[in-house]
Amino acid sequence: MIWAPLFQRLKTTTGADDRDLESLAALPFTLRNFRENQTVLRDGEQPTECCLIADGFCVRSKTVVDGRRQILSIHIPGDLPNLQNLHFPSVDHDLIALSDCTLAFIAHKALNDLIGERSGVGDMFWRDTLVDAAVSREWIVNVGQRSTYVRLAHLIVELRERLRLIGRVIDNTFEIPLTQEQFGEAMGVTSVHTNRILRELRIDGVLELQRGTVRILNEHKLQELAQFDGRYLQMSPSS
Amino acid sequence: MIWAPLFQRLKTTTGADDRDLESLAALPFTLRNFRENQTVLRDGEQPTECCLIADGFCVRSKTVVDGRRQILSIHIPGDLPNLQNLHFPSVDHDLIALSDCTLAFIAHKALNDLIGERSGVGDMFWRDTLVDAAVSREWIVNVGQRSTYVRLAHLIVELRERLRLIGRVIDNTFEIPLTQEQFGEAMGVTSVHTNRILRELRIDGVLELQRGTVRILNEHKLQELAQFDGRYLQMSPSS
DNA sequence: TGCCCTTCTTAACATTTGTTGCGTTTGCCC
DNA sequence: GGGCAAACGCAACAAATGTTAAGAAGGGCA
Repeated sequence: MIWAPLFQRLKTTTGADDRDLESLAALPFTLRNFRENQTVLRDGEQPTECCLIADGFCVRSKTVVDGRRQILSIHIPGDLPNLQNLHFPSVDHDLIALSDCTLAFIAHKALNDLIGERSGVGDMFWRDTLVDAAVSREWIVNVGQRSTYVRLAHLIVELRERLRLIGRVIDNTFEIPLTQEQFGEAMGVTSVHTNRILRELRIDGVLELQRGTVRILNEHKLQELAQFDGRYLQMSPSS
Repeated sequence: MIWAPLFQRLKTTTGADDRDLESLAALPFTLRNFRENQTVLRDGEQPTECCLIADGFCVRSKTVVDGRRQILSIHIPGDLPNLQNLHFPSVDHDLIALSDCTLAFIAHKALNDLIGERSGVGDMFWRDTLVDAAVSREWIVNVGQRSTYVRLAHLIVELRERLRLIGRVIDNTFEIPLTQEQFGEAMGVTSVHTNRILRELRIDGVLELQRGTVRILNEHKLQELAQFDGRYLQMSPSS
């Protein structure tokens, strides 16, 4: 059931109406598989569908002139990484599959028709893009102000909270299938430096990363380090 | 007429419907003045109104535990910096007046009622928050991947394009009333380093910054440096 | 005018991060 | 099982950026 992670998230962040969700689930979609490193959407493209990540991980990224690449966001099952194309024809970044992925494509027309009928669906989607924006703002803080050591801890806690919501965290262990180079691209540092910082985190007994599997070694130390304030994820309906 | 810059922007980015704009202009609002450095919204607050910047500059910012501050976005007349509170009760950052400011506050209720009546207004606002999100993503790239020298050039070109749209650029000169420390906070570097980079830009004959007034010395050099691709601002309706 | 505060400016030095290079490990495919 | 490519690990050195400190310049106000 491809809708489960999205519905889980929408219910948590917005207390979604069940009939709105049912109407969403009734929409036609096309499943497409992507392989690791395959480009889903290219900068400048004008998609006519929105995609829902049914399985796997994707990232948004931008490449600057000298070839350096910045990862803008990490997307997990249940995410709708190009909802903005309901309003703007072109994507202004790349969307790339990090792992083998299954994506459900839903036509803009079908979505727009549904939004026209049920304004609650439009509100849910608007909220979803607002959370996406809040995550981007937190990333600006992460890259701009936190030391690489803390930055990596914060990034990993953010991902853990989002993965926990869709049931992907077991025994303090979870998958974030990025290479060290890709973690570096998310943090604005090189792979060499990412390696240095990971070593420190391992030696300090905070956490361990092995080929995309994160294991928390000391929850208390991690919390103290990351100083994670998850309000921006809007995971508790009261916020 | 407080609506002019907003309408100018909405027309350019979305080809707004005139009747939607008229209905907006008919909404009741309260004008409030803020002084330089005064906090408009504090992290955690639950505003019941959205604000429109009628005059002056504001910034969103977040402060991390060790006291360092990151500026998340710079807002100019015509911006609606807390539109997201139509959907989420709390702000997750501070909103601070950089200069003496005049803000128009519009009640959420009035806005929501209007959106209920005229879905085009809701669409415009949704689009506006999407552009805001696109700007945040570009800032992640700026802070993460560009050298401080290029980063400052890029930031200034972005602001120039946005200011130009509302008629605030004259003869390659315009106001961005940030101190060097605040420019640093927007770029994730210290004021000392900002000063170093500004000196280089001045010596290289690219641009000059004096107490918040920017003067472009060599447009060609600036363009070549910043490699500014303004598509993310959605200023041409065709994008 | 003179005082005071903020901002700007610069230098010397410390720390972080990037660059280059190379050896090791891992996973995949024949 | 052997070979290959990608990812990991690490060290030496270079470059960018932070820290600290101090003086200069500017603006507001008595």
